[in-house]
Amino acid sequence: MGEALEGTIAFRVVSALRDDIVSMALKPGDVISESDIAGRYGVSRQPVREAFIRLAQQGLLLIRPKRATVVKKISPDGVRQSRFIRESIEVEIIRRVAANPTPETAQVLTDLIAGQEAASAANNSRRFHQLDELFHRTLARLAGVEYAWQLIDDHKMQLDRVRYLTLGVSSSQRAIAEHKQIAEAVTQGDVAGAEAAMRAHLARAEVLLSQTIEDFPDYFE
Amino acid sequence: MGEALEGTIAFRVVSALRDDIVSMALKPGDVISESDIAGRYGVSRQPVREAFIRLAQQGLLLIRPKRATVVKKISPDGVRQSRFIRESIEVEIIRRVAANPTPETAQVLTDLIAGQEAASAANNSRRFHQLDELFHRTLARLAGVEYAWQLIDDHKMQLDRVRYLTLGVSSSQRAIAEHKQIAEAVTQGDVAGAEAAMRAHLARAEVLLSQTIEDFPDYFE
DNA sequence: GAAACGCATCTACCATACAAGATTGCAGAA
DNA sequence: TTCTGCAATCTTGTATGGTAGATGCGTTTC
Repeated sequence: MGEALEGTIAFRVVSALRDDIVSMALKPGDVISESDIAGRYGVSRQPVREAFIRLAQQGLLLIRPKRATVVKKISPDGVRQSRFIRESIEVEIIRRVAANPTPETAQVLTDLIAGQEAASAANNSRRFHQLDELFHRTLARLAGVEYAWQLIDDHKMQLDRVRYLTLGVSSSQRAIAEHKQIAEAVTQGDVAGAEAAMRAHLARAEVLLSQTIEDFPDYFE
Repeated sequence: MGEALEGTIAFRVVSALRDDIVSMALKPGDVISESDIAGRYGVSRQPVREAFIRLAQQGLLLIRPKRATVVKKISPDGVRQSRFIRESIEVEIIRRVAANPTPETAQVLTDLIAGQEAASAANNSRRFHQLDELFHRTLARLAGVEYAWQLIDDHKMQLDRVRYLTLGVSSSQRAIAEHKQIAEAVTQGDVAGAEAAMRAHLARAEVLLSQTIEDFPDYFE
C-alpha cells in the first residue's frame, strides 16, 4: 500500500531514525528537534521534517506543534491492542491455511523449522529471529494475504521496542517446538488445533510486559 | 496512535483531499501536482507536499518522484485483503464481547439499532451510515480495543471508494436485521452465533466488487 | 516572600527559491 | 517517412529565511 521514494535524503533519515528508535538508541521521552537531527546528519531541516511526519504517523514520534518532537513513550494499552490485532489476523491466517493444506505448505514450513534448528544450534540469534519472522510471513503468503503481514509488521515495531528491553529471554527451543505444533496441525488440516497452537504461541510472550514496565517506568506512559 | 496537529494548513489540506478522494471527486488515475493543489487552495507548496506524504502513506496517493503524484487506482487484491483484515479483527472483537456480555452492552446496542431504524424510516441515509459505523466502533470500544477500530477505519477508505461507485444498493432493512442478529447473540453470550452473524454481515457486501470492476475498469489497476 | 508580568529563546509551521530528474514535442538528419 | 537528439517545461526534492506560538526564567510589583 505504501509509497516508493527510496534514494531520497528524507528516506534515509526515516530509516536511520526508525532503527535508532526501535533499537532504543533513541529512548522514549527523548526530545529531538528538526534542527538537531538536521545538523547531526548534515542535511537541511526539510527532509528531516518530512521524516518526522512519516514516523509520527507510524506511532514512533509525537509532534507537539510549536513545542517539540519527542520519541513516543511506549503505551501499555497500545502494546496490548497491537497484540490483539496481531492475534486476530494471525489466527484467521492459520485457519485459512489449515483449511486448505497443500504439499507445498508442509514442505515450506518444515524447511523453515529446520533452518531455525540450525540457527539455534549455531547460536545465531539474529538468523533465528529472521527465520522466526519469515515463518509467520510465509503463513500470510500461503493464505494469500501478504499485505496483511506488512500491517502486522508495522505494529510489531511497538512490540519490538519492548522486546529490545528484555533481550535474550526468549527460549528458542520452546519457539521451535511451538512452530512444529503449528505446522503439524496445519498439514493435517486440523483447523481448531492450528488455531489453538497459534494462540498459545502468541500468548507466550505476554508475561514480559508488566515486569518490563516495572524495570523501565520512564519508557512507558 | 496518531498525531495531533489540527488547525494547521497541512491538516486542512489532508482532510479536504481525503474527502475528495473517498467521494470520488478526485478519481483514481487523476494526476495532481503540488503546485496545482497549492494554487487551488491558495497556500504554498509546503503544506500540500506534507499532505501528499500523509495520504500516500495511507494508500490514497502514489508519489512518483520527479514525475507526478496520482490518485491511486483501487487494487482489487488490496480490497480483498482489507476485507480480510477487517473480518479478522471484527470477528475477534465480537467473540470477546459475546464472551463477557454486560447489561450496558445490550442497552447500548439496542439503542443504536433503534436509531438506525429511525434514520431508515426518515430516509436519512447519511445518518444511517454514521450509525452503522458507530455500531461497529462501539463493539470495538466494548471489547476494549478502540484503536483497533481506527485501524479498520483507515482501511475502510479503500472499501468506501468502491461503495461510492455503487451507491444506493445497500438495503438498510437487511443491515438492521443483521445488526439485530448480532446484538441478540452477543447479549445471550452466544460466541459462535455472534461470530457467524458477524461473518455473514460482513460477507454480504462482497458480491459488488467484480461487477464494479467491469463497470469502472479505469478506476482499478 | 509570593505571584504576576515580560522578554529572550526555544520550537514547529509556512513561504519562497533553487536544484535535478523525467517527460514531451519539435527539429533535423538519415 | 522514421528515427535521433536536444531543449523547453513539466514534476518532486532540497535548502533557507521568516513567522507565530509555547516555554522558562528573571524581573517587577504587591
